Amino acid sequence: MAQISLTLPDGNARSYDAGVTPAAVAEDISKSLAKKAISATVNGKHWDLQWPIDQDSDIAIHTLQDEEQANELIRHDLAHIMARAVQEIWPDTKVTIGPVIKDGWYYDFDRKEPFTPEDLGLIEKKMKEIINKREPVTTEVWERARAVKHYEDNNEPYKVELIDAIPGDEPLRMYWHGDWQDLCRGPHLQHTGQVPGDSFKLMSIAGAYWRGDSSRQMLQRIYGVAFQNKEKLKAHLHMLEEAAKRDHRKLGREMDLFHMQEEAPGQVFWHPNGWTIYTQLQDYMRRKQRAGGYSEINTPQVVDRKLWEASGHWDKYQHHMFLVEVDESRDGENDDASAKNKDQTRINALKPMNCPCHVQVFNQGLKSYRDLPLRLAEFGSCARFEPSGALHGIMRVRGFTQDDAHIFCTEDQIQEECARFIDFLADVYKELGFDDFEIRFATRPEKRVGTEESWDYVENALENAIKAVGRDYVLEPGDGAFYGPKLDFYLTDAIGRVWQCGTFQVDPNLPERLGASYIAADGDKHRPFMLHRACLGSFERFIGILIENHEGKLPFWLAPRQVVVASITSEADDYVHEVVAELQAAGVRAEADIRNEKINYKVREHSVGKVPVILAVGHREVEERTVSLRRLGEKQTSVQDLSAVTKALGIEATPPDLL
RNA sequence: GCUGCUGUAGCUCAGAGGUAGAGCACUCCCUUGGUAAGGGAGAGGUCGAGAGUUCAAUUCUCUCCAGCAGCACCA
Repeated sequence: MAQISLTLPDGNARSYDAGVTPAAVAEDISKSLAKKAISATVNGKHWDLQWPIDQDSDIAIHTLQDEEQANELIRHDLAHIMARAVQEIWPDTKVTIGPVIKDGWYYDFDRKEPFTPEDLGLIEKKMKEIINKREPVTTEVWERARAVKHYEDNNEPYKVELIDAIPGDEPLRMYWHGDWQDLCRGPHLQHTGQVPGDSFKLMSIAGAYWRGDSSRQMLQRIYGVAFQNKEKLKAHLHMLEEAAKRDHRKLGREMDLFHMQEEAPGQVFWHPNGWTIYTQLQDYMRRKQRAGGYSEINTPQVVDRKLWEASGHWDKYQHHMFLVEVDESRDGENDDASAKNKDQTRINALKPMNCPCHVQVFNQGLKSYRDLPLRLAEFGSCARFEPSGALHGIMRVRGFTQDDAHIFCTEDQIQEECARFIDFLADVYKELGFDDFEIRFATRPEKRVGTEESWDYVENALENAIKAVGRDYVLEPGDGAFYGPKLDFYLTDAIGRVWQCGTFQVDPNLPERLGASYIAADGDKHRPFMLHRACLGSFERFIGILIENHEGKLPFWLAPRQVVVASITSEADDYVHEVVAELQAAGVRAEADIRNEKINYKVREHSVGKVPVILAVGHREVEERTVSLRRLGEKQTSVQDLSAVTKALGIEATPPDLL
């Protein structure tokens, strides 16, 4: 038999018969390793201990200590174990797929009866029994026809469909632990007992479409999380609790920022506190955009369908638009809505986006090449009839305002405008507390309009722009819009979640459809390009992100109530008002709290309310004209002169662009 | 939109076929207290909406609305 040489991570090579398995190699190294081993990496590929090796290779044997491999195998085998547990408890359940995902796995089942939260406990218990049986995992490669027949005989139609979808030349690997069988490419643990039985948890039940297709069967999905050990599971569950504390819906209520109610689903009722954040942010963006060479405009909300038909949105997005039927015969005088005259009814749509209106502004009057690039910005209030299931607090809403702008320019201005925008956006993100962001560059999709030359040119322009400002990007081939490539900008929040906020899209299509043109230097009419761009996306969503990122403890300049001045004794009330007045004169949003409560009570309440600074004043402060300053999240206080504090807080309250 | 769950006081939640309860918040009184809840009293609810079953429905059934989780969607 031919010999092969296997090189271990320490550089030592050993010689084996071809076809040796990692299990045998581990056994050869040491008995204890053989017992602890869970899998191997062979020439960079994750390898089952039972799979033969035919050629000279680098090999590393893994144990539960190797986090990446351990997590994958534990989660993977738990998916199978859970599927078996479910089928043992409810034998009529059909199995489908169960992949490993971040932090755990899921498995989709087809069963008539819905799973209940109590069922999760039952399943978990059964899973632990299976783990304790320590049954060996075995796999075999089967012929396709045999596997299909097997699943047909066992009434598992989803598996048959899966096999049909696997390319013909790939071997089908069958998996067993005990008598229970599944289709799976592996690799796997040696036996079920290698799964740490105390470091997984079933989390939730949810619906999911078969193969992700909303026209197909709805299955029941069970999610689980699993880790190498109990401590890591605990840490994960703790992290989930921490994330829940940041929920903007909860903080929005606690901080009295906004509310929503069923008469206006997906739309925000902003309260004074929340609207303060909103207007601060909007004022900030307005100043930045003005400085950045944009002209601010404002366009109508209710626009005749003709414009949407012309722009192409009617065809594609009609069902996602709020429509308004207007009976022109009423002419504002006839209050009887039932008297609607069909012939004179016009259909309007609430604008779901601003771009067609911006082209209308561009189209007024003749434009010269000297007017370009023309940067039109609007805090555009849009309405989209989002599917009910998509709504989520103020993050995904039906009524929102974008920090939108469209740049009309010539082809050879695209690169410059793109570079300019990236710098602009980087500056804004930095000032808003997000030092870093990722650029994803989406290029031409399969279905597209325009010539190859023009795609080449525009894609190059974007790529050169990114390079010109010295940034990296992630390429997303084929993800561009049908009319042009785009850049999306992602920022990472304090707990590692990634949010797409900014965007930059090149669009030669809409100017064409809506007949935009300018007179070029040659005296002829030309089509401008249109660049769609936004930094924050929508104010609603971005404020949601800010709230969650800061856990409600917003930067001072954005905090709705920046300072509360609290009296310790009612004899200090007059002084409290004096302090508040001075702070307000210095541009600080300050409030008085002279309620008949102890200072402990006031401190607690305003801490819970995320007020960044509490100034407490009692007899001493009144006499010395000082304040006792306490910052949110800190325990210690410091007594300082009123004038010094007023000055310092006045500076702190200044938006970053005005410092 | 789909699957499942939920909807009771401002908030968080308990409850039961015979028209409701707690804690916090709120109002008033006592207390003037030095940095995360001082004490007492009071007020507050067509139990998401509509229909059905029943002598009787907030409780059971159905429909609708909204919310939550996930899926699908996200110009």
